[in-house]
Amino acid sequence: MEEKIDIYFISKKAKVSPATVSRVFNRSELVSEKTRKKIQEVCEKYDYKPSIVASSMRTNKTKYIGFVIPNMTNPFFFELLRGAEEYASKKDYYLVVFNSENNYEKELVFLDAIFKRRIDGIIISGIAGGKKDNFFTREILKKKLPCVLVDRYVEGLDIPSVITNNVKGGILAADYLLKINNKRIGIITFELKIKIIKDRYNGFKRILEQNGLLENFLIEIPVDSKNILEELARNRDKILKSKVDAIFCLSDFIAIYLMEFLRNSDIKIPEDLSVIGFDNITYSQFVSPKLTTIAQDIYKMGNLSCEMLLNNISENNNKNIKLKNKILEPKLIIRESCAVR
Amino acid sequence: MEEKIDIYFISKKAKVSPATVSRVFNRSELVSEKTRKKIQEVCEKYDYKPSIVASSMRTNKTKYIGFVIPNMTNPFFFELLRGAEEYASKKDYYLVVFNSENNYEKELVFLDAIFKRRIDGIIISGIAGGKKDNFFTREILKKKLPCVLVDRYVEGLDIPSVITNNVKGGILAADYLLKINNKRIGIITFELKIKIIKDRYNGFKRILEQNGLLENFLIEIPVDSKNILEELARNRDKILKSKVDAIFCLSDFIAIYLMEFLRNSDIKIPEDLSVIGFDNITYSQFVSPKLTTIAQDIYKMGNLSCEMLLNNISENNNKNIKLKNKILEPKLIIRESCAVR
DNA sequence: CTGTTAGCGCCTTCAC
DNA sequence: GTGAAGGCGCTAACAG
Repeated sequence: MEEKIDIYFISKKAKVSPATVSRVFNRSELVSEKTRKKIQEVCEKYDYKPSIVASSMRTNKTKYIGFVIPNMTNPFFFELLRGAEEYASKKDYYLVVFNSENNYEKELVFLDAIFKRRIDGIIISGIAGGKKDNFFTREILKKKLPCVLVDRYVEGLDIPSVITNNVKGGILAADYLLKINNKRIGIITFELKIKIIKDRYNGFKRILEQNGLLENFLIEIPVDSKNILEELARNRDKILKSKVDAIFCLSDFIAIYLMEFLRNSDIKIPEDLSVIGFDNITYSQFVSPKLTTIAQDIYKMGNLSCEMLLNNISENNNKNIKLKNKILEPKLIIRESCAVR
Repeated sequence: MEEKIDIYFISKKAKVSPATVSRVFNRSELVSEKTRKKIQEVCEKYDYKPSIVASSMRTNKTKYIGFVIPNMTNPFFFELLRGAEEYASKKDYYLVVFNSENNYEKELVFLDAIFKRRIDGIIISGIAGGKKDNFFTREILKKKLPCVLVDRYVEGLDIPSVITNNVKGGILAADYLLKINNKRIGIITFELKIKIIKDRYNGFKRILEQNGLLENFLIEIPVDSKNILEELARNRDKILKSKVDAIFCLSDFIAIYLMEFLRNSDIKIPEDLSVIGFDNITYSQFVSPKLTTIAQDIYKMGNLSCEMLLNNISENNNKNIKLKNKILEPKLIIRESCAVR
């Protein structure tokens, strides 16, 4: 029978108490250099790795952060995840992935898994929410699980979030289109119940309004992110007959599908029709024509969300500092998909 | 002082023993329906969620799987992750993300984190490996941590893997180019030390050889996945002067950068130059011209890798069935980036 | 600076 | 079908 290598084993070999061994890993400043070195040598020799599982029992900290994704098909979320992971792993926290694919049932399962696992906090980059509005976030709040929203926010709920100024993003898009004299406007929308999406829409529309061009707002096509191409095809006539100059897409993901659709329909971008997107995902620069878009700093949003969450987790102990939201600035990226008229 | 809600609390309220409560969650077939219902009601009432952390201590199972990614910039890995997550979460396992960005130091840190966290197994979609070749995998083997490689394999080591037949993929690419009479050939390579990449290369080259066209293998440009565009630019003259008909890229990720580079250099695809890729990532269909490529079923690879890992984890107990590798078939996807000459 | 001790919340025997 | 009890590996509190 092999002897198990735990903290007692190490403490015996090093001729110290288990508490001292523990201190070496947690509060090593309390241990004299001499004994610390000795203990480290013994640990090395037996390849001892203290169990975080066991320490979680005592400390009530698992060093895990949940990362909830609504749709792993959109690389936008991968970039968000990348930003968060990079910050977390630096601090010895690691991310657990929960991909709901916008499925409410799955979210309920995740909620259960998250609580059972005693995860220290979660970052939410999108939830379906289901019939009961915001059930997910309400549960999180009820249980006082530290939480940060990225690229999402919920009004009236006390959950910090990291977002881009989406209203301003919409404004930038509209301003630009008008400036280059694209005045017959269409828009492809999706999930307008999501506030950040609605904000883009509102910002955009506001500019048309201010310029008395609301009657030039000719088509508005809602799309479901699962069957974008089909829904565009269903609206083919509407799009072709509208004779719009430009179409604003509420995300690059959708813009790229729209470009594909237009190409298949022999409509030339930007000669026949300008397209402008939102997000600036990596691939927007690779489609052709290169997509003009409103950029968010996606990586930074992910990174910041994790930073905020970890700050909250540690501040929870001396509940003093109030969480703040972070709002990043959007930026117009002019590439090739919009024409001056 | 709030009473803590643990298994004892529930057992008292339900007037049963803690053992019975535990059984309801784990081996509920051993509990009579009547007591089970009663216990469930009490759990519901107090919103009790048994701690997986505590159960991990007893069972030595954390229900976590590590997912090691070499590069979160390539959406290929997101698709792999998606496939694995989907399988895992169905079985109440969850994935912990370790993104090394091909950094050997980070991998060492991860190795430590993985062992300390007593994660049940890991899926590796790529590692740097560092100076000591395969240090990472050797450590994993030494500690007998269940492990599966996806889109990677290591010869001579007893680690199961899920891959596509990459040699065959290379063959398909070469066959196709020759068939459409593209006979002056170039290739953009990267990380040839990775076996699956080298296999693609070898399969491709073998066909040229068999057709006595090896002297038509005109340029071979190695590229570092971090600065693809710059490295292509550095080789601009070489590419332009070679007058090749077609370039084979060992991944779509690279092919897309190459297309971008060629576009910037006013070389028309496919009229002046055919491009063929490998992987069939989502965006290959959105670039224009649409990329002709050798497809791997990425999602399925991720899914399968997780299935294999979980099978191994449970079979470990009654160490009987030997792990097998899975080799999926590649498929030529003809789109628009290769011209008949 | 170091040691002793008592749990953290659960599950697995082993009884009954 | 159910209960009693010990222990998984660690750390916090207290004592020295």
